[in-house]
Amino acid sequence: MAALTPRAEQLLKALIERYIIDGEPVGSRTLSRQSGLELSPATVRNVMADLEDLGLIRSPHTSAGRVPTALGYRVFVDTLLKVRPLDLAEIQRLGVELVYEGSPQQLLESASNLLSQLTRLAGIVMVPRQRQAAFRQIEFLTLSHDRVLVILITDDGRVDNRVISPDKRYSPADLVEAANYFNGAFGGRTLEDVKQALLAEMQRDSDAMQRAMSTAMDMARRAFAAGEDQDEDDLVVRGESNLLKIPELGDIEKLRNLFDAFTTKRDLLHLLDQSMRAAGMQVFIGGESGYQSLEACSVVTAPYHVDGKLVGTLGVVGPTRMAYEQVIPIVDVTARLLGSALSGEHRIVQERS
Amino acid sequence: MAALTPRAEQLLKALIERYIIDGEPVGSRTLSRQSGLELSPATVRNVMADLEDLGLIRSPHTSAGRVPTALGYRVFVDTLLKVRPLDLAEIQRLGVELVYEGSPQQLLESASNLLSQLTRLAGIVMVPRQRQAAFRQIEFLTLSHDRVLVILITDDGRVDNRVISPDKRYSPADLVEAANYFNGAFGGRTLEDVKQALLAEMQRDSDAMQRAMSTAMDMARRAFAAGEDQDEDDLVVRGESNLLKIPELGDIEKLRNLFDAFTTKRDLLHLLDQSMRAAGMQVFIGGESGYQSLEACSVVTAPYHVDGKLVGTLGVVGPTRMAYEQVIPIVDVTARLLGSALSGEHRIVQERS
DNA sequence: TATTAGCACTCGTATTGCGAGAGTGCCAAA
DNA sequence: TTTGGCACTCTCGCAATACGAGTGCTAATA
Repeated sequence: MAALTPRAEQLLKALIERYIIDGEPVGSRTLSRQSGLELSPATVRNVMADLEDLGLIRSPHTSAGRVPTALGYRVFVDTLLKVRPLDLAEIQRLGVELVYEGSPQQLLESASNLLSQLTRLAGIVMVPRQRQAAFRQIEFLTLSHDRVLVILITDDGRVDNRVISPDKRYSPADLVEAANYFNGAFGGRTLEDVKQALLAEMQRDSDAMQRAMSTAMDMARRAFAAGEDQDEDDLVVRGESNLLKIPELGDIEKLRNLFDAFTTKRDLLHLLDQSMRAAGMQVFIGGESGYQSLEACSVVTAPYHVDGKLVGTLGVVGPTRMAYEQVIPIVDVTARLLGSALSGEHRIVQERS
Repeated sequence: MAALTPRAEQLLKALIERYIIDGEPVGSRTLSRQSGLELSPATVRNVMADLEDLGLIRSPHTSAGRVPTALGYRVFVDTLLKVRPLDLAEIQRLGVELVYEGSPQQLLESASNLLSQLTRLAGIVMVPRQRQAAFRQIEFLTLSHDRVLVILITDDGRVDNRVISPDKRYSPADLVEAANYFNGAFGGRTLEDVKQALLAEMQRDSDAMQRAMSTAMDMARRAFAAGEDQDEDDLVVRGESNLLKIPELGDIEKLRNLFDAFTTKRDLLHLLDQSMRAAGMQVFIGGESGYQSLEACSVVTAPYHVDGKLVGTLGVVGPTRMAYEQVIPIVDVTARLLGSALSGEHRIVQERS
């Protein structure tokens, strides 16, 4: 009942490692042979009974071996697991997979792909949350008589484009003028700032809308409003299909929930959001995350930084029974590489050596 | 052996309809009761034997009923099926789901979502191929000392952004000048044109690169080159998870191939490309499409038009045993609605009434 | 000649029973 | 505290069986 003896710990470790390898309940005989300890199966059985009392392992049925519980994995990951960081050559090899070519979005996709290929699980990458990103430039382009394309560019290279439908008709000249004014007035300030300024402007006086610059204000207000609800694409998921061949997830119903979560993205985003606050690698095991759809899964996450600032997290989703020992360093390194690529510097290898 | 008698046709139709409903082999007794014809099971059996000889149906084993073959479905879809177009109210109801708000990309996603929700299958929407789209504007923005963000805007409202790494360093002023020159020189011409012009320019004389405008040329050349290999995002797939609960696709291996096809997108794009040439609705049944991964599936496609010009196709992917009668009109209408939304006109309802 | 009833036959599915194997828990001995 | 021994439990796989659905064929019928 009390704390784990070192011997019990070692056996738990051996059991979980074994179980992770071949996914079958581990019996006392197997364990006694490869635990490294010189113990008879009978002794191992006694210890296993203790571990079961502690809620760390359980038996699927009477005459099967034991399998780890979520709590067991927790202890394993937190205190028993020694992750060996990848060596330099390895990191460099991965580095070339993540070069900044093409659009920023493509880079995120590469990262997600990389995660999924290396771990053979599903990779998830959150789109950078740069609330403090500086506004750089806005462009208005007439698409048709009642639709205007707005292109919003931030300092970090992100480009948002939206179509809005203003009530009034504006001439192209109006729009150019509006853009110029707006770029001059707000260039360099953070998006948050700009939003606040727009809000203040709106509340000041509706008559003010009649002034010369009202076009700019009207357009900008609409453009920023249109951007509010774009959580949709804040997450890049790749390699979902890897999860199909995992025996634990053979239950179609579970798989469906999981895939729905990948499409909806809401739950996963919450989880990543949450793990961003924790600032550091995190492992959510089984139902710990609190999301129904992730019941049978574990999620390993790591935050990534751009120019020293925390901007997002990435990770992988897989079955509870995954090779944490390998997955954790991979997620870790990918986060560093992505941050590095987004920062435009390629110094990561030197930094860590 | 000869052509189908009307009676045989009717029985085939009844059999397939029945099979589509509950997915189980249909026996002679069942069929004799609900074919509408007053025939004894024995007679039905005779006809079924004929149909089997013709390769339209087959029995999974001796003592099961019959199921349609791919060829059977083909005949069914081509000559027996009467699709009832959706009524106006229905169309209008769908119309509001596809309003052009937010980015063009979001509109395509809505369409794909709509398809998948209405059919409970996977929706696929090809990104418009507007080779003849006119070049409108290009912008160069410095991201860091060696990376430049290029934003390319076409007349139809598409915005491409890419990051390139030029060999030389250009000052921001250089880049502004380059963009201005380029916009002036090429604005309004089609992308194809612009590409050709760039190619010609390059081949003319390398010394020309030293002229005043070489910056523009260098940048543009790189930008267009970077855009070459972006097939990746030419397809929007939604609702894949609907396919998980379909019993025919219970085979994990098949599912995996299918989901890989959704991620790779290459095969599906080829198929849609192909169906674009045919100009009209198309149904690919089972292996007809020629792609291994779609072996167990059917694909229903319809082209869509923007301002009268054919620019892409969309459709759904589902099991061979799908409710064609309902799926076909849904795909049809969605294609019209998407085209209409992209064209910026909302006249579709009137047009078809 | 086309249709139908009857019947023997085939084949997949579900059920049952049984034995083998794996693993446990507990007790008594070391 | 550890270990060997032993009875017990439970799953899994296999074979045997019965059942039911559906067919194909033949002969009778309209």
